[in-house]
Amino acid sequence: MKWNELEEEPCSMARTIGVIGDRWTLLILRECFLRTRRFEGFQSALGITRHLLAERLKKLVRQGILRRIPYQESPKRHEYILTQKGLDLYPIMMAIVHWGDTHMVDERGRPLLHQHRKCGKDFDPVMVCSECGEPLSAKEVHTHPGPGARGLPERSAPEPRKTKARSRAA
Amino acid sequence: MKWNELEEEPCSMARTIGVIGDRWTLLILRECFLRTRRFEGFQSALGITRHLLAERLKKLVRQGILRRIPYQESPKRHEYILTQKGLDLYPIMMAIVHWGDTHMVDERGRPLLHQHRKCGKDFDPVMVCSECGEPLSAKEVHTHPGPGARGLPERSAPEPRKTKARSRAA
DNA sequence: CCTTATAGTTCTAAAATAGAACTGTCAAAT
DNA sequence: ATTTGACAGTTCTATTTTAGAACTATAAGG
Repeated sequence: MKWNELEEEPCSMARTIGVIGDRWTLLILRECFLRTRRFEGFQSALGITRHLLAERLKKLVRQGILRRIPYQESPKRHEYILTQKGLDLYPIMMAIVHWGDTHMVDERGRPLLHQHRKCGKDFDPVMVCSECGEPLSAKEVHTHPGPGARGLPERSAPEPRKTKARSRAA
Repeated sequence: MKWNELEEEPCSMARTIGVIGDRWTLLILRECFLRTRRFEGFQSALGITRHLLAERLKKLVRQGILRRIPYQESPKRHEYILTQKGLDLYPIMMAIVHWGDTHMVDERGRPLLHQHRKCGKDFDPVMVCSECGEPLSAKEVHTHPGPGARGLPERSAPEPRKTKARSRAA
């Protein structure tokens, strides 16, 4: 598969993965949310090769996730800052961090804590239903085709295990 | 960088990215949440090469995200199903889908809708603070080192722009 | 015996990445 | 006036990953 085809698939997840779904891009975005703005800043924080960094930044700008803004003339210099589209990636970042905090920490505990300015407390992110406010889990959600579904197979139901009655009782 | 080093970095996001942060793995996990369980199912749904699929599945099993369970003897056959650790990835998946629904759909609209069984309505996922229940946005969150931070630079504050008073007024 | 279904493994060519060096512009220091 | 250093890239080759296709193995069914 050519990865740029992903962006045209009739699946919001595939499209999103086509844009931000590789290791370096995700790490670059982490840096953005930690307030890194400049080429050298990204490079030294991540150890990414300069070549790839330049390419990834270009792509993120093309996608409207970062904006390239001049911060000085003479040697023209720019910094990369998140657009609203980019800021909207925050729930993805938080979800990733939270899963890591839950399943990937060593004995020492979490490397980073998050404090909510509004209420002043260290918090965990919780994903809830926009309609009823209840926390969400995979099993309580049923997916069905929307207006943009073209030829998407109805896959919501757990395909009743078509083992063709073959073995099963072997 | 060797990508398996990622899993040891003192950053929950880097560790998580080391496990699930590549295109194929994310797409495989999408399939898992859509109830795909078998090798051929993944392969035909995704068009991934059999070689890579075998490798990624092995890695996901090693990481405890999928469990490999026999569903018939004789020709031994297994299916891959999400563990609790895997199910816990749901908020990440939903956050990715939701961003795509918001920023990557064409005129036709969303390919897939999500219905919350509890309340019966089609919903969007919303990320809220576990402490006060308010929706979260990047700007309202302050990060600070936790117990597992080793040598992590304090990076919460937006480094006051050390342009060394150089040009600025050029 | 031949075909099909399933779940892989193996092979080579093509693409992506790593790692290091190089370019160009300007500011500040010598 | 020349050198040094910061910044933001670009270019190059060697290595690693991935794609694409073919091959293996087991057993069921006709």
